[in-house]
Amino acid sequence: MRALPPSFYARPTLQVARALLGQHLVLGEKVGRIVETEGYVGPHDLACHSSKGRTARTEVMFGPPGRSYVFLVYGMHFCFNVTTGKGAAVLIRALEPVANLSRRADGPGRLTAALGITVAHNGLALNGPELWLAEGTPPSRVARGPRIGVDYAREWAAKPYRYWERDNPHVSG
DNA sequence: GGGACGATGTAT
DNA sequence: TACATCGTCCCT
Repeated sequence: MRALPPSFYARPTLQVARALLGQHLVLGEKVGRIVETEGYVGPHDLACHSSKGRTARTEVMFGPPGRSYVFLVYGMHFCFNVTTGKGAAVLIRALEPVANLSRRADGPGRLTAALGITVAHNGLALNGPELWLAEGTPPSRVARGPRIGVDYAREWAAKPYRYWERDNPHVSG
């Protein structure tokens, strides 16, 4: 397996969200193929956490692209994101099992539970020895639509920033 | 100090 | 459709 180069992440967020489909997410011996993503494009995006300002939590999104942004949502579930710089990130929503995944990984919370990702992985560069992204296999057909669970974000809720591999059974919802 | 609110998932 | 459960944000 070959790691994605730093240049992969230094592109417009929606382009990265689309390009992440089919790539492999690796944590130790566990590997999943990304089949669903969502772009959170920056501080002007009312669905993006950075729209609340640059805080301790959102700081990693303002750092270099290609890092991990992990946060706790609803007091129970972790969400895993890939940063793209300038306050933006891509949420990884679902994986297709490739190796050593014994639990389903369709959905942001299930995905982190299946791999064992926690807030301890926040801020890590994604070419590290334990947690990294590898070249996978391109998606067959790509669909896009509105993001999930961001109805509070007014006109930003309807924007088609969610991408998935069409007809893949491991896509959430 | 305290209250409202989640980028969710499961049970009812 | 109800609700578990807690960090973050802002003081409405």
